[in-house]
Amino acid sequence: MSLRSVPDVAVRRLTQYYRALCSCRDRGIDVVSSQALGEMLNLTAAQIRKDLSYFGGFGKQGIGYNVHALLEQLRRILGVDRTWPMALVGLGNLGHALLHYQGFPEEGFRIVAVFDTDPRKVGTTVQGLTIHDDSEIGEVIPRLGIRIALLAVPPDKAQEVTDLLIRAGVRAILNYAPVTLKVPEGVWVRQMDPLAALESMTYYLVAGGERA
Amino acid sequence: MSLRSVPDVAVRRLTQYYRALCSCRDRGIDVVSSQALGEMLNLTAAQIRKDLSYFGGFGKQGIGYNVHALLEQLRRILGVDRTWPMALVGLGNLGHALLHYQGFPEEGFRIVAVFDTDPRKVGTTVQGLTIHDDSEIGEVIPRLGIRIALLAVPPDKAQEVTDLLIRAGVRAILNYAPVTLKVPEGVWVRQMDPLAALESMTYYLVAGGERA
DNA sequence: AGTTTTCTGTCAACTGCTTGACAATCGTGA
DNA sequence: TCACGATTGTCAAGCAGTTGACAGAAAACT
Repeated sequence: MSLRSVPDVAVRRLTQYYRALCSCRDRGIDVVSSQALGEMLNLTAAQIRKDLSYFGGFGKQGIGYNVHALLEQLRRILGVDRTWPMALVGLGNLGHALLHYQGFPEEGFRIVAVFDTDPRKVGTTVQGLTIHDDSEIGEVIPRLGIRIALLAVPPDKAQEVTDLLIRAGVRAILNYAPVTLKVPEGVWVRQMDPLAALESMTYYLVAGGERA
Repeated sequence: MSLRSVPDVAVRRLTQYYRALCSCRDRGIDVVSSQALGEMLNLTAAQIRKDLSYFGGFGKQGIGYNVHALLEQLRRILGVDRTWPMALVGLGNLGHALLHYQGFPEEGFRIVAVFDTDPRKVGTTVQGLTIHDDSEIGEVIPRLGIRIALLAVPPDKAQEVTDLLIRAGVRAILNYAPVTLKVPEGVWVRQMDPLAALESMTYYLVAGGERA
């Protein structure tokens, strides 16, 4: 079903389609065309039909896509039709914000283990979770069957923690550290770097009038 | 100098080069080859040379790139050789975390105006900044010459606030709301959506062994 | 029942990014 | 001073993703 050869950009767009369809559902829309979806997301209709066709023919000619049915399919394809236990490593400002972020549990992502190295924090409790030392990663992660980690540690610790996580069974890392992680085949990393995002925009602001 | 025709992917990689070079500088490295940079960032050497060549020949044949000189150039190109005043809209959990994020001021991004709609917050002070009501966007933003905004409002308010920001002169938006914003030509948006990032990884976790 | 309209799925053309290859250049050491 | 090893900048080829176009199918309308 989900062969390789689906370009990664298409997979990322799938998440956009998922959001847009949720919005349609909440507004009571039952059927939506690729055209309409495209207008919501600033994409061409052809793009959307192509992306969806990687996974099967979900639409009806002359009609469009059934919002409810397509949502089901996307939930299955993206794997959001289940609960994902996650580990959070690093309990600084950012770590705390992530721990309290409502969006994660709402979509089935649950932080079930928290790690930090600060001896003043280790052993104490946040949100009902005992804070573990990083050295316990190797024991706790496999025990809880965790395959996803949120990485919110200082840049200089990021690679070392990553190695521990991967050895413990983690296969997907949401990396908030401004560092390019080295990971083996089969491990997925997404970078969440607000500064990189800002700097890629200031480039255009400096370029100024020259438009794009 | 910075013509269009530079692909956006290349601009985004420029921010990676900038980080990698900072790291080189901090480790006392004076000269670096495209090969070495590529190994740090998991990119091909040809890719890096091509990207840099969009902006001029910064390297020396047989030698490589002078770390200090290239950093200067990148700072200029990316526009991080100055201070950028920013507006923060939305003071929830996330907004507070952004307000306290050290990384922004360290790289010259300074939050100089804060907006929210909660009447209990408006008029009070955080981090030495008076919280304004969203309705004051049109007055405050032009007065402070702000061209960058951090958007941390609920999804249903995002577009409406965006329209206000743009009318006030904002040209770059770091959007934390899981919503595709409609913006005119010449306005730049970067999406910061941890759920989208997670879901684009769970796709591969579900696909399972099939690798990529 | 037939005609028109709408909209999907897919093919092929197109566009744009990435990569390999190589001449040109620089420093080093004989 | 000359040869050698290293490394850039760039060209052209290759690859991948996007887009336009159209046949086929479904409903709506007449």
